[in-house]
Amino acid sequence: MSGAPPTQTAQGTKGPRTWQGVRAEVLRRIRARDWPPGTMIPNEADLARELGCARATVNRALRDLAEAGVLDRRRRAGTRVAATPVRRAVLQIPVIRDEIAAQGRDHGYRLLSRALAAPPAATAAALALPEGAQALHVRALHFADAQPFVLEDRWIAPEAAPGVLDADLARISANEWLVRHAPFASGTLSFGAVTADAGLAGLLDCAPGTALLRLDRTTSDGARMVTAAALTYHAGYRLRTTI
Amino acid sequence: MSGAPPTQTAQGTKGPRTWQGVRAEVLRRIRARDWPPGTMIPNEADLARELGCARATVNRALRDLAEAGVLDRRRRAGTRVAATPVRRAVLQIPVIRDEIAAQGRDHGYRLLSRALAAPPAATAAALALPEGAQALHVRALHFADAQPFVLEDRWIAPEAAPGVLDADLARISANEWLVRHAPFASGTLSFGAVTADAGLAGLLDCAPGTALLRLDRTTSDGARMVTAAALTYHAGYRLRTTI
DNA sequence: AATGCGAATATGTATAGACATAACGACTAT
DNA sequence: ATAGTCGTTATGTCTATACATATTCGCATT
Repeated sequence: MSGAPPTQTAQGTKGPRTWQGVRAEVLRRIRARDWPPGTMIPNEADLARELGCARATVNRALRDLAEAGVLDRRRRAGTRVAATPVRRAVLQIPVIRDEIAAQGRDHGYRLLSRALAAPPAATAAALALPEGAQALHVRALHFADAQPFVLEDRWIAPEAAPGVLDADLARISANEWLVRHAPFASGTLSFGAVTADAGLAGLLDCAPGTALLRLDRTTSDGARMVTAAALTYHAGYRLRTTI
Repeated sequence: MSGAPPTQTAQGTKGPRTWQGVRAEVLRRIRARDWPPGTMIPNEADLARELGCARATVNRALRDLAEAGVLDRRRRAGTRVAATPVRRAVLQIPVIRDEIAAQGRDHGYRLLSRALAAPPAATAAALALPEGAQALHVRALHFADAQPFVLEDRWIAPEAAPGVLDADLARISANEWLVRHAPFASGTLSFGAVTADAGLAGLLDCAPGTALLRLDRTTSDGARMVTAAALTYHAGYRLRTTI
């Protein structure tokens, strides 16, 4: 339910004086419609008194539920059950090699092309590059047990990733190099579907016209844009998560 | 950076004695490669002493970074910078009506079919229905400003959603009815791409063969499976998030 | 060497108390 | 009426302290 699976335990297994217990009790009341959507719930101090625990414990529980989108909290205004429950699902975005290894399959990798070039306008804008500036363009294919898994098409701003021009991207994927050398960047992510043209179909070993999942990602190190990548997955690939 | 946008503030704007300040400082050291991936970082007590704050404050900051996938924490073993950074992206899954309204467009809705029937084997399994049991099958189309937005194809287990058989699903979408009457359920979510066949193309107003994003969702109220839904979005739809 | 056990240790969590901060609402001055 | 002020209130956060719990490590025993 929360955005933090690591702290998640089976609901109700914890005593009521733990924050997980308080969370379970509040969630129970919401699901039992004691507190229907839109309702104001008692304030932290009252709940703490009622449940026989400290206010900080109630705060921890309610904060967790608010992060999950179950509650709306505002200072002074109090806490209410979300009327329009925008649920939050946490996607795990692993390094491609790790994702494949986690399935118990062998990761293979082939660099298709590597060149300095002026990116298309949309990419240049995404990387905040000046007019006519060049960037490193890398195309590579990742394999799982010799089957094509995902096509990586990436532009990298060289000044924002010092050393990348000297990296041996035939041996280590740009995905992995960046993770090691510019870790923990922030950015945007978007999903869509694309139709395989002849080129894509050949690379990903599917029929032309097949629908493929595509993930576009931009990455910034907090100050500068580092890279913009398009990942096109093999036919049938599904991205899974729990809510 | 973290999985909890609500608690997010501009990094570095908070003083160093707040948990956000501690988080910013730790993140700075990681990005500056003072603490490269895999490194053990000082324990909470030492960090608290160094930064001049209480251990609880450091704990709050490090817990947040662990939830974001930046740190790995284990009791007794200590805290280390994640070697293989599995980043967590938070997807916001709004009610369809709200998603369209948030774009400033008008939400339209048309019920295509509604019938009690025995679901296909895969769906029956997903809903944990006994052999041959019937479920409510609803197909409906959502519009944004009269343009087809998403096709909702849903099976609902009637015993798990009391009252649904009497609901006027021509007026209120099953999506919304469920949100109101069985709120805050948990479940699974998966994304994929599908090719528009003639039927889909007609409904979603695109050419046959177009690649479409599809979201499959199962929902449980904690005890029983309530519904399994497939949402097929219009051509060009993109699901966006930040990381 | 392998095994089992207990001590040490880092994180996880609960608590009481305090102050910070945002925002609602009433009251006041224009 | 309207705008500004200020007290009240609920959440947000920090602190110090204590105890819980999971692991790891070293030591002793087999």
